[in-house]
Amino acid sequence: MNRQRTTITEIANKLGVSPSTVSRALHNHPAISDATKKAVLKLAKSLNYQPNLLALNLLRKKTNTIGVIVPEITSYFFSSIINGIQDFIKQADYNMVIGQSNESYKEERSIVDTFSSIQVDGFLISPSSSTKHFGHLQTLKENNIPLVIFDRDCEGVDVDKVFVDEYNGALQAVEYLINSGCKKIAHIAGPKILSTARHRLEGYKMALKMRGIPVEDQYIVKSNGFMPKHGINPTKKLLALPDPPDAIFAINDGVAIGAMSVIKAAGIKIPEEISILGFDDDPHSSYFKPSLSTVSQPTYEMGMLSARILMNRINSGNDLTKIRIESLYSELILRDSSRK
Amino acid sequence: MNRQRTTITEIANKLGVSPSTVSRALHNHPAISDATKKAVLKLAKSLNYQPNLLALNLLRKKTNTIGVIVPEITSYFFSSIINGIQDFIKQADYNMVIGQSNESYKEERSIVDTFSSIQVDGFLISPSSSTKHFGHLQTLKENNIPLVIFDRDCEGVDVDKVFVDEYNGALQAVEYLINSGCKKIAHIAGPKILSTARHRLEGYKMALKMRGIPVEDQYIVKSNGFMPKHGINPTKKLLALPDPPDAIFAINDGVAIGAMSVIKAAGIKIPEEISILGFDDDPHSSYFKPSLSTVSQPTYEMGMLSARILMNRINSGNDLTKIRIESLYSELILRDSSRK
DNA sequence: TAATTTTATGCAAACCTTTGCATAAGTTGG
DNA sequence: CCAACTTATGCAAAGGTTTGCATAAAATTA
Repeated sequence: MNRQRTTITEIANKLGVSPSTVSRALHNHPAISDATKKAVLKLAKSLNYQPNLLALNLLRKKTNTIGVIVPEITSYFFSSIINGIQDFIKQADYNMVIGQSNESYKEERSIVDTFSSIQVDGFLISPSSSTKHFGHLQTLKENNIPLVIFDRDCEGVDVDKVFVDEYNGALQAVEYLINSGCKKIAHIAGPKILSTARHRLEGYKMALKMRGIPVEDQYIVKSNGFMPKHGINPTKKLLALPDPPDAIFAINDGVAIGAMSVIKAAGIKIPEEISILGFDDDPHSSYFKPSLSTVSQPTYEMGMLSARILMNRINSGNDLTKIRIESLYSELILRDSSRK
Repeated sequence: MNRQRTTITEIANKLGVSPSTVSRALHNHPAISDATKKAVLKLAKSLNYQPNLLALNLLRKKTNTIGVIVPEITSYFFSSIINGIQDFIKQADYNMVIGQSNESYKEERSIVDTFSSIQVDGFLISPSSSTKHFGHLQTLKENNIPLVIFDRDCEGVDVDKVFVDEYNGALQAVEYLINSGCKKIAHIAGPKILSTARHRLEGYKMALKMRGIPVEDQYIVKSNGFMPKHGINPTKKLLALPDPPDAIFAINDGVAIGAMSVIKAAGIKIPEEISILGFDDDPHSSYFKPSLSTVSQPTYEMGMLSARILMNRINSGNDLTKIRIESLYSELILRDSSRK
């Protein structure tokens, strides 16, 4: 019952020719007679022949497949990066396999191993927030398997990297808050282990310093994630301060939305009493009431650029003396959750 | 410079044994002496040997990989289905490749071809909204490649299918609106070609009929997509009616959110003057003001179940006389956008 | 017509791994 | 000490495809 996939040998046997002839006919080799070519193409079509890439890839030692590893796939942030990657590699006839580390170092390691086994031609990795050791990435480098790290940095791993300049994004955002008259600006920070969270925090601090505003520990609280629910407790903590802030710069839009819900529930007016600023420009953010001011990151472009750099590596000698570190610009998007 | 991946033959040569011995040593075959086994394992580890699955898969005619095709990946709806799939197949040591059709029939076809070529063991497909011909799916069936269709139906393709009972979900939702006192209930419908949109529309109509409320064409308007922006125009159309509705049942949460923004901008009170009900229970929905009432779909479970059924097919004879059609329950989630 | 060139096809190796069968060496029992 | 058995290893085929080289047949030239 189990009908096998049609193979070249099968076509060859049915036509009484050799597999080589069939292969050449299918690839328009000049040394094949028109009659044979025609017969082969016809039979191939009627049997719905599809080349077995497993065999070809084994022969070529190349799979035209890249491995993409992200912390999670359900956020718009990462899924739109993936869109950028896909649109770039599609035109080069590449495929990708996607792995989710779920912010777990162990899973990340295991996905790297799996993808290595299926012989991907290269990796595009945004490391998990619990990844502190980079042995698995170093191994890729040692084995000369192209790797591009994006969005989140791994210091000490010398490979191509693509980031967004989040430091300046945060700096400009907080500067804007200061210019609009806010004096007590709080920050809901992300996990310190993430370079992105650190850079946003640094940008926040620098903006304050530049204006001579003291950086106060009470105004820096930590969130344990990036969803609205993770913004709840940090915000409650801020509101409970003897001198609560008049602006909150949140690590991302999800957390900002959680913050807004707490603030509105407390009967505090946004932005009159407290300005809110997010990060990432989630597509939902403009539909909240008030609509959320935020810093937009070029996610799609980051995916495109990372893929482009990886493909370059794959198609060149992978000369690791020339490492590219790219930084993309973010953009401040002003809506109604921040004062003018 | 290009260091090759370590192979079994390489290890064999370095140790002066045959590849077979190395293979057996690595797999703990009983007929290998402890000394050899130890030496092989040690060298394999130090060379960071990773089996070449390409070769193995070619031999086994099995890749332990399934192909998943969804219309898009950026929505929470599909990405959480993918999560369910991944969590199920992970424990069976399977991988997946993900393709996005972007609601394009042509892309869908091409992804099916690509995935067939890389010899996936089975398919999990939620067809694009422009897929009217199912030849590519029939071909899979004819070639005896296991296929499970989920979320969106393809009538006439007799394979395993997993859906959510959206008809009853919609029915209950609209019944609730009626019970809460709404008399003029509108529906922002999705593209008719989608079984899911049709079923929701039918559920809406049936609920009205069951209560003797006439189904009026003016209250059924069409949206061109599932994002907030796609809810704008349909809602404006409804508000411009001589007798505007007192409730809107939207095809999904995205559209409902767009609807809410139009209604609030018009100074109309939700839910006092107009109740709003969505579909899908997007994680953002509870954070809107008012929080959005909606119908929750068990997306993660749908992914899990689809994967489970597919794996069963793959690991059994794929007896197509026993087709499974599964239907999962949705759940009405009441929040503040609908009257009590 | 014989020699040469052109045209069309086949053979076999390679890619890497697993596994049934064969075989060599070593061990046991009579 | 030889037969029978055990233990450890090797050989070769298989999986599907491509491609350099060889070769057979056909066409051209002298």
